[in-house]
Amino acid sequence: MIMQNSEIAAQLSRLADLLEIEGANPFRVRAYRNASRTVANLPKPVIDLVAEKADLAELPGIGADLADKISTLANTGELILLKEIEQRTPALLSELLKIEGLGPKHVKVLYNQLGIHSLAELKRALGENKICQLKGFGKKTAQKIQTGLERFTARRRTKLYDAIQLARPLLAYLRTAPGVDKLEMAGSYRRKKETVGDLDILVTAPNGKLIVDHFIHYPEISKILMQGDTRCSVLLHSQLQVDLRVVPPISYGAALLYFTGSKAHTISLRRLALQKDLKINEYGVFHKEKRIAGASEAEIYELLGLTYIEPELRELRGEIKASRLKQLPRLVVQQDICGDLHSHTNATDGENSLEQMAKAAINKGYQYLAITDHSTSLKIARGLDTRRLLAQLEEIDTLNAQYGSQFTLLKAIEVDILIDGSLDLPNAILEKLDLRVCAIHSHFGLAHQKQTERIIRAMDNPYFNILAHPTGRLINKRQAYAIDLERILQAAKERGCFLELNAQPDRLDLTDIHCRLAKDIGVKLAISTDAHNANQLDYMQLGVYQARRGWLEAENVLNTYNLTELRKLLKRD
DNA sequence: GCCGTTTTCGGCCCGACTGTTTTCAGTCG
Repeated sequence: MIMQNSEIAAQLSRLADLLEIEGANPFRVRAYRNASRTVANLPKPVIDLVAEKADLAELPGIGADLADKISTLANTGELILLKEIEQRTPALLSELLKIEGLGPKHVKVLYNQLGIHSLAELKRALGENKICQLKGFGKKTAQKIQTGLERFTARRRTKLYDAIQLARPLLAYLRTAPGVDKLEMAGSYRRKKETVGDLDILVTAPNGKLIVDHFIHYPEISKILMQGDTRCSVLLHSQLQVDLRVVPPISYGAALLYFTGSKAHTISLRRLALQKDLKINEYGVFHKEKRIAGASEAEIYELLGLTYIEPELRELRGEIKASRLKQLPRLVVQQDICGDLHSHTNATDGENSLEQMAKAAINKGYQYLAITDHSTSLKIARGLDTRRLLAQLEEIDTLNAQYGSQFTLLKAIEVDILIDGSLDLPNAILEKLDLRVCAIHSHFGLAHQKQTERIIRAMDNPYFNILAHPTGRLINKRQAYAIDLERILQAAKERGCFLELNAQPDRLDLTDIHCRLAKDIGVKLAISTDAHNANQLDYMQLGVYQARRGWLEAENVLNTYNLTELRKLLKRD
């Protein structure tokens, strides 16, 4: 049985969990965890790499042994070592490790003393008061496990956009705490990851206790999880956890670096420091006992012989090496964006008129906005047929005549890709448009190869320009449909087509890894908001964040080009 | 289990907080 990368990563992670519970060498455990992360971050299926005879041992943190295990998993879906361990240690124990406050040592005791090897049994044991009687556990620990268990069942990562909405008022509140100097979001929020597990807030102030005391009175807090003089963790009513840390101003850079992560990135930096006989912690960089840096991130990177690495890149995906070689990308920024290539009006399922959408785009300083209402077959959105589309085109002409050369509404459509790969409107009308955004809105369940070929067949149509929301995934709601994205990117490159990076908060489709794959293959992406009202044009920022995580530079993004250049790029020969 | 501009063996990031302890192990980030 062939195994997908995500499944291979899950198996390796479970192996690490079970080894850890058994008390194996912690560095061996870490090796499996690192390998799991590396596989999960691969842009291509392992099985393809194996077929190409690529040497997996060249991947960072993967040696001969793990390379062999990974390719075995990819090919057979099974691993002898894992089977052996599971005979001694039930596989479900790795589930218990996911509960906050419950680590490998305690899981081992629970299993050995009480025979607990599932969440259900844990719950029962808690109810029967058995856990607090174990040696080394006590009442508080049992309570902590109870809370962790309750949170585990309700837990979900928070979408970045939602996290931003929750963070804003909290930051404004904290700003008023006594003695606050600098105040910054850290963690995956600062790295602009598409979802965040919690909020990490870094504050510099002379007296941490005063900040913590102020923090815990924030009205949205439902529970204080932990409280010290320099750290504090709470749960908001929204169930989002917030971790606050306070350090002295002189440690700002070191603390920001550390709390921003990712964990793998900071560990690599610390190892680099050790090679230079330096020690990095969240308070600074030290040579022996002497602090030699720490006030800014930039000076720490410089000390390590690195150029500054943007937070979005800190995922240990080659950024440290690229930094050393001075080959980091110059990441795209919001100011590079010249327009939006995917938007809707109240002609279909949007909320605002053509004119209102245009006005909002002009206010953002855009040169162009593509109006891409839905096509006929999307009945639920009152999709446009040829007649209604023609009427819209006339309306656009009238408006464009008013705007002059500073701004242009582009005549466009979000046309459905039908099940056979044909487009939902006749070429006779598609040819009258400035561009065509093509999308799948039906038959999500087609098999891998069929779905891929459906899209590539659509690209064969000379009026195909941009593949909208290419994988169809909805964060926390719907899996991506089964496609071979690398093949699709190759096909797009050969045909002069583009893919979209849809910036809707619950789409962010493509992922960061796929953005980077597109860049590597040489396909430009359109960062598009798919706005259904004028306010949603602001989602562009989310798309830019995601693009930056995918190492994209302005030249890799279709809508950073001015109107003349854009028209040239859209022309297919 | 990985890795090497001192190393193919002996290292592997580092500190805060908590609870159950009488000095520290476990967990987290």
